[in-house]
Amino acid sequence: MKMTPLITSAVMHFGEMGSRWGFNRTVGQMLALIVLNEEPLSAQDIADALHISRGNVSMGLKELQSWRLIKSHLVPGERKDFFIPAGTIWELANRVFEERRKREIDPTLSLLRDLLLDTPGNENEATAQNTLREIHDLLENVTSWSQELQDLGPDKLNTLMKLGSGVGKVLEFKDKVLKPKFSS
Amino acid sequence: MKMTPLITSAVMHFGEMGSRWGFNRTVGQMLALIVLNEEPLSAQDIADALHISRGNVSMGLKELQSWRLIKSHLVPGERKDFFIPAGTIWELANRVFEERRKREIDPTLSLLRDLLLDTPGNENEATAQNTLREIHDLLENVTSWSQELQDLGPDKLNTLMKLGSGVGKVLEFKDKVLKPKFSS
DNA sequence: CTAAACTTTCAGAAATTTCTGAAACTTCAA
DNA sequence: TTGAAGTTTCAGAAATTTCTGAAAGTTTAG
Repeated sequence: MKMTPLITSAVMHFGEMGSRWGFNRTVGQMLALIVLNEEPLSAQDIADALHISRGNVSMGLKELQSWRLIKSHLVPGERKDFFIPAGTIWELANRVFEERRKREIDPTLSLLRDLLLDTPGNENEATAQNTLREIHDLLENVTSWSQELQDLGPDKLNTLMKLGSGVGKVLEFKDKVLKPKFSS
Repeated sequence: MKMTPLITSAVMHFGEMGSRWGFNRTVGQMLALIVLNEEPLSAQDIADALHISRGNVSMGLKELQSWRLIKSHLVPGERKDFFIPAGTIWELANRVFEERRKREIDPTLSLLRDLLLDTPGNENEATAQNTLREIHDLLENVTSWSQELQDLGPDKLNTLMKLGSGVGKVLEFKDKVLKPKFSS
C-alpha cells in the first residue's frame, strides 16, 4: 500500500483540515486514505502508510466509526478487519454535518432553553435574556432548516441550487399563488 | 461590571462551545460577555469580569475584531476604548459562518482544483481523482448554496423555512410552470 | 517635552490535546 | 489448550495551543 504523490498531497491536506472539521490530524488523514483507496485497508496498512503507531490507528478507526464515516468490511479467508467508506461522498458529508450540529448546536440550544425559563432578576438581566432568546430562535431555525435540506436529498437540492438567485422570485411567486386573498 | 448568575452561566457555556466554533475558550467568553451586555465594555472590564490577564484580553479583542464580531465604540470624554457587538445576532451569525467557510472550505477547494489538473499516473490514481472531483463539486455547491441563503436575508429565509417540507412541492410545481415543453 | 493612561507584543509557563508503545485482551485454528 | 494473529487500552511522552505578565509602544493632556 504505497501512496502516489497525488494521493499523498490529498491525504496530508485533509489531515491539516481535519482539525477544523472536528477531528484531529491523523483521523483526517485516515479518512482521506480510506475514501481515496478503492481497496479496503487494514489497520496495519494505514499505520504503515501514514507512519503512525498502531494504537493511534485503532483509536482513529474507532472515532471514524463513531462518526459513521467508515465501516469494516470482512474479507473471506482473512483474519483481520478491512475498512471502507460508509457511503457515498454525499452521505459522508451529511454525516459530518449532522455530527457537528450535534456537538456545536444542540448543547447550546439545550442550555439556552434552560436559561430562558429563569425569571430575570433585574433590568439588565431581562435584556440579556432577550438576546439569549434571539440566539435560541436563530439556532433552532438553522437546525430545522438544515434538516430540511438534508431530507431533500442531493437531486432536489441540486435543482434548488440551479435556481440560484431565482429562489427569491419563486418565493414571491408562491406567495401570490397560494395566498391570493392578501394581495399587497 | 459584575455578572449575574444567569449571565455567568451563558458566558461560561459560550466559552466551552467557543472552541468548537472556531475560537478558543476565552475568546468565546469575551464575545458572549460583550453581546449580552447592553453597556459597552472596556478591555479592563472584561479582564476583571473573566479573571484573565490584560494581555489575553487584548489578543482576544483583536481576534474578535478580525472576525468582525465586535467593534470599538468611542465614549466622549473617555480615553480608553469600549467594545460593542458589530451588528445584530443575525449578522454576527452570518459572519461566523462566512469566516468558517473561508477557513474550512476555501483552502480545500483550492487544493482540489490543483490536484484535478494533474494527469493521473495510473488506474488507481484515476479513481482517486474521480473521488476528489466529487468532493470538489460538492464543496463548490455547498459554498454557492450557503452564499445564496445569506443573500436572501433573514426575512425571505424565514418564509422559506416556514414552507418546511413543502419546499419539494414548490420545486415540482416550478418545474411544471417554467419548463412545460419537457413534461415527463 | 513629559508623564499619565492606556494598549500591544511576545517569550516562556501552564494547560490541553495528541501520539506512542507495551501490556492486556480476544479470537480462532489445530 | 495453546499459541499465533490480531485488536484495544491507557499511562505517560511529545506536540500544540493558550495564557500570563513584564516590557515596549502609543496617544493625549498639560
